[in-house]
Amino acid sequence: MEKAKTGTRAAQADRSRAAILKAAVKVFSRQGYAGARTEQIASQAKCNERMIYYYFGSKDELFVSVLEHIYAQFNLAEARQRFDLANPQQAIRDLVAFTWNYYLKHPEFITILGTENLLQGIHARKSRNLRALSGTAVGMLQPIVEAGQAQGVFRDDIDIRHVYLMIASLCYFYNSNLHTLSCFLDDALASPKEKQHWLEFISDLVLRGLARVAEGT
Amino acid sequence: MEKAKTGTRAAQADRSRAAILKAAVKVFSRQGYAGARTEQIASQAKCNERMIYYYFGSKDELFVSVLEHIYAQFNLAEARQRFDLANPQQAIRDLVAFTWNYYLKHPEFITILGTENLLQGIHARKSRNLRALSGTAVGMLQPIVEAGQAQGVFRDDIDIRHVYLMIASLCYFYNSNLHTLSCFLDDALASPKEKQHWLEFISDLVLRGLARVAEGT
Amino acid sequence: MEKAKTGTRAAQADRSRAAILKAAVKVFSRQGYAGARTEQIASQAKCNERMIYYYFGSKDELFVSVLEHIYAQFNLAEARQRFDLANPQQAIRDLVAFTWNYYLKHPEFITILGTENLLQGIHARKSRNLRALSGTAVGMLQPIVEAGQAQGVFRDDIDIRHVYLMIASLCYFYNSNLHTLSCFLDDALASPKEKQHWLEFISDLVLRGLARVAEGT
Amino acid sequence: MEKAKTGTRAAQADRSRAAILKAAVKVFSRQGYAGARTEQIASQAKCNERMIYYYFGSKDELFVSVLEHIYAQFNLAEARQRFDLANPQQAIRDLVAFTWNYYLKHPEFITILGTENLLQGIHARKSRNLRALSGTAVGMLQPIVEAGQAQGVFRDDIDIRHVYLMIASLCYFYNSNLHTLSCFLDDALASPKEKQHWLEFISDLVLRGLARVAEGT
DNA sequence: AATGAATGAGGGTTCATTCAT
DNA sequence: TATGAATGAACCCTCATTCAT
Repeated sequence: MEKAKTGTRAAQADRSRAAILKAAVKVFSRQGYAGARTEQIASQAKCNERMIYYYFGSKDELFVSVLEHIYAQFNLAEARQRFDLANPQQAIRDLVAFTWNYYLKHPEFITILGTENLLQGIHARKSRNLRALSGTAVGMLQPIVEAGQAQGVFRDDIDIRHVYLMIASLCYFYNSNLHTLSCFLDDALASPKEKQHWLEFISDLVLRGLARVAEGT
Repeated sequence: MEKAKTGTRAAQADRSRAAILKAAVKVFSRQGYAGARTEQIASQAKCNERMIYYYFGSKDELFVSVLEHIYAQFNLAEARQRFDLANPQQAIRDLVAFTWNYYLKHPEFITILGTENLLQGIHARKSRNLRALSGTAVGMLQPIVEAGQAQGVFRDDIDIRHVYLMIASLCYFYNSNLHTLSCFLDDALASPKEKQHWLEFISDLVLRGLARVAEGT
Repeated sequence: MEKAKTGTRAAQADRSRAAILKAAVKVFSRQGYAGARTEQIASQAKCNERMIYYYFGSKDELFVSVLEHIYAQFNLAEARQRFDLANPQQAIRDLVAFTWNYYLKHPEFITILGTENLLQGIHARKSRNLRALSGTAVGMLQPIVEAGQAQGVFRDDIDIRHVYLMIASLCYFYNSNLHTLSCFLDDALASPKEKQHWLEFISDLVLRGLARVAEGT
Repeated sequence: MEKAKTGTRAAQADRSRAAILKAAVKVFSRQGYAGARTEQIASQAKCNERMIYYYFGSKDELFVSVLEHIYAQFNLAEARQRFDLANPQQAIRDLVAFTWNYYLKHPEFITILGTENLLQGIHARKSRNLRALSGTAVGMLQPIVEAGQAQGVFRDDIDIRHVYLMIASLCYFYNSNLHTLSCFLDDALASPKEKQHWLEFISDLVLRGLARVAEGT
């Protein structure tokens, strides 16, 4: 038995730490890094502001933990997926759908990543775990693409990173930039129906991108 | 004659205003909205902090002006483009290349948009000009797509907004998320060579997406 | 006319700055560096706490200004003294009395110096003016000692710095350590009478130290 | 047997207490009272911060213990000295040398005393032991001075406290104010050679001060 | 048109200390 | 004996903004 029982002081400590982390995800997500207030994080975590420094050291280090956390959560969700390698095209559809839906249900993933990129990745660079945590993304893709190539339905001349980027771009941008897009495309963009259409469009698009022979080019 | 002479007091005022705007673009772009300091903007504009309030009213309103400014700049650049409607496929390639290169050369466009989206579009909504300013994007696309459809090389069952989103996504995400992507894909992503490869890949992809018949789906 | 009139905004600014400095001397003197509170300084100066940073930049830099100030004040007082070189022994008595009385009437001089020395001179080292400001001390002494030597009443084999240190030590320590001394010597040490006795003792002592022939050694 | 064996729990407690005291001397000495951090003291004592409160009650009471400790240490060292009453002048030289060297080797004695005096002796007043602990100082001096007077080499009209103060002043000030003195006298003041010169100068000076007949006054 | 002086609210962070085991 | 968790007060400092000229 490594973990102590629920009533333990140590367990309570874990709960406090987790509460802060959860609150931090929410607040950083909504307010950005500079806009986030440690006081707000503390009050949402129902703990003393001091505890943030007790457990995480500083706002900066807290953000690093937040980054690691959202990647870990994404990995967990991804690891639960099973893709049917016997049908690579369907597997790709499933992967696109998974990615799209994850972004849809986890807007904080988008906003935290956006925040970190605006800060030019300073926190990501500080994290030792992050590279390991985020490494799986391409890993899940690889067997699918290779299966498709083996079956002769996917192109051989393709960079796996391009496949990853293609999917990520098409899923991410729609969500990350919805607010400015709504301003001059269509407010309807935010509606479930429009989102469904977009998912269908990009699923098809990704497969076109992977298809062995591409006409009309 | 609309503009007064260079030596005029009014001209000096224009110059001050422009200097503040330029500095604001730079600072907001690097630090985000909450992270940007009015003092820094003033010092970069080589003017008194008070002038920001004199010309723009508040930090908030200054940001609105910045938003309008970067869209206006983008429109100006776009309006200078000429796309050959006789060859719709080449026109699409040119449009993708233009978009990609604009993002590449104007990172502030990406970061300001990112900032505004993290703020959930509150400034965009305040601007009266913005809708007008940003409306052109799809406008330039429409004739090209229609020309391709008329020539029978582009699909008929396509939503023009999807075409726009597809291009924007593929050009934007690579640049906006370069920092976190570098963390687990490849540092090389930032190299000119990799960027060129990506441009080729997405040009081809967009055409595949528009192609009348898509095999292997 | 270099200085503007009393009513000017600039004059008011000077007054604010001076008020802060004066309050800082008092508070640093009583509480030490770490113990001093910027809020207390501001409230004693009847100004907004922010003004400290406006005029001095930081607590640290404020302390440097305080150091420079107390030295400048001491110099001013010293410069007003006239020592009769025709009677070097009386001149020495006068100098000792002046030093002693200055310390007595300006306890902040003692405490600020004590504070700075506990901090190992970090602020003194930062000041560009300080060396210049404090240089006079030995300067006033030199002509007196030389006059005494010329008259044959003072020793020739003497280091001027030793004379300075001797006087300073004997005047300073009694005041700087009065609190702990009272604890085991005599509470009466703080009485004017005892102080007068000490002044007489050290005046005599300094002259013995300077005397050409010292018997009984 | 008063002390328990080394392995005992009580012995361990003594060691913890001593470690904290030692660390406290160091930290208070370097940072002053307000500047000293209980955390730093604990970490230097390699114990939990809580232990400070367990053994000493509060930061304040810890400082009182520190005061008592350094006086006790000084007394211990002083008690080890043997002064030759047959030669009072040499005895005085020895006493001056002992005092000077003690200050030189125990800078914390100077800084702690300085700190306490800046705090206006609030802790000293709280201590019950302190008066007893510090009373010896004059006690060692008395027999020497009386021996000198009996031999007719020392003045009869002298206040023993003045002798004490004279010696303490001349030994203390040089060390306590070295940092600011270096700023405008000479950096060389800190060199062993200069210190040796000063010791010679003040030894001679003290004897001049005690000498029965003083010419040139 | 432009600016130096001033401000109040609140920023992240640190402090000595206590609780509970 | 010893310690990890928790706290509230306050610390230095910075912010966007306004006043007064």
